[in-house]
Amino acid sequence: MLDPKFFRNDLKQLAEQLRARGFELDVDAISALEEKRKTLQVHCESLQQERNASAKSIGKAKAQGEDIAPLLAAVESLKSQLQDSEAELSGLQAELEGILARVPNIPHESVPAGLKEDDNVELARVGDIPTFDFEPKDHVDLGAELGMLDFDTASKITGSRFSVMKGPLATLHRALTQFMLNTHTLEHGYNEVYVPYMVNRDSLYGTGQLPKFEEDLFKLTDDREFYLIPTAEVPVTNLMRDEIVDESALPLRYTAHTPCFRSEAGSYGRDTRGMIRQHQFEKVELVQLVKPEESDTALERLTEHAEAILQKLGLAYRKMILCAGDMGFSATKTYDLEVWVPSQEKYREISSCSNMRDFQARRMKARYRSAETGKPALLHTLNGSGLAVGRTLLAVMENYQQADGSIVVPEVLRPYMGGVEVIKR
RNA sequence: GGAGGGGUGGCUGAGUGGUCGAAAGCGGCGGUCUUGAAAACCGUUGAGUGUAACAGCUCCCAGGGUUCGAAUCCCUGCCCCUCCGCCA
Repeated sequence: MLDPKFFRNDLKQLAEQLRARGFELDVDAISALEEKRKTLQVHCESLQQERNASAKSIGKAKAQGEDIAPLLAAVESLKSQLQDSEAELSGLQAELEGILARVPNIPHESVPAGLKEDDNVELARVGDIPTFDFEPKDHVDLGAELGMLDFDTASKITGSRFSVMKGPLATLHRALTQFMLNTHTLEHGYNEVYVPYMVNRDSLYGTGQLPKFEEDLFKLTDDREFYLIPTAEVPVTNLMRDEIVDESALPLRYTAHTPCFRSEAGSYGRDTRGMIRQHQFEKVELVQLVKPEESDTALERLTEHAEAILQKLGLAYRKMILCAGDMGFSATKTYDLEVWVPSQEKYREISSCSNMRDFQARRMKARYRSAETGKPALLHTLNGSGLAVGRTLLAVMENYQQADGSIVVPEVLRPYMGGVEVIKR
């Protein structure tokens, strides 16, 4: 949620900024509603004032044993008038709120212009792309030949876009998770948390998945209306919903390993082969809650923390900055990390690191108490994948494959693999 | 699953249908004292909206209702606690 003041004062300028990301703000509708809201609210409040004053004087008169009948008669019509105005006002506010809750965040001034993926800008390439003296296979074939990765059985058990892993490959998958968590907690100063995998609507509203992106989510059908989390960002950032933390506790850095569930409703034909795009995948998430003046540098650090994983694993990657139009709803600025995938001869997204500034914090009333002023102020929230485990597994398999179809276990993972150095049949 | 008790400011916790945005304590902030600190004492201290600043308005879990007037009474929901049963 953007600062409501933007909608009252600089509506034209705001519309300009949002157009940069391909969002058309309905300036006329909003300003008309806003105008109505203002006059109605003033009217409503003066009626309330009248009611409060007369109720008070009736109370006084009664306490002194006076006859209150004439006073009651005088306020007779007030009640229904007030009820009508309040009903109209709350209807109007709901309408306005419905519009504003669907307005995305404003791009940071350092974000490149553009509306499509092609307009994203490459900032750096890190690591050497591996060369093979044989035709490298993709992870689907590698996994199938090892007898450790099976999509057909998964679709029997559940349906398409799920996977079954077995034996050392399942262990490698777990090893990656442990390695990531240990790196972030022991070397990068994150606090590990365990959180629910189902959340309520308020939490999803807080991080911005609702009300606009319901179709991307798996919703439970019983009367509690819980949703499966699409990312740990939701439960972890919501740790601070409706909280006021002391400034001295900042910055807060959390990491969590969770499964993520996405319906992928809008991407039926894309990446149907393999582990790139699944309904269920594991991710180690990084979340930071910081003072406003620190969020720009916090995004740089957080992105480095994600990069460190790729570097330690010896995977080649590139760092992209997303153009205004390719960013997520809540983000002001996003770096994507893309890992080299040999079978596709392409870099593919493996991490997305964003600064939301106060956009989510305002929705969820996540605040800190300033030591200087003693007043509560909105936090800035950031998050990033550190990393998507399924995609990392795929990258390790393909980049570390050998001519005989075996897979060398990266040095840093061996302690988590009981010393196994090569995964083979 | 059964029975009961609760949700009040940053925290703990009082609150009679009317001068209650709300006692008290803790914590925070300012001060006195002190070389400095602690202790003690004095003062101050909810969030939002609005205003040039006041005023005004909203908020005592959420949503409805009763009433001239609701933190207080009624209904529904959510959450927490205690006891019994069941259970990994």
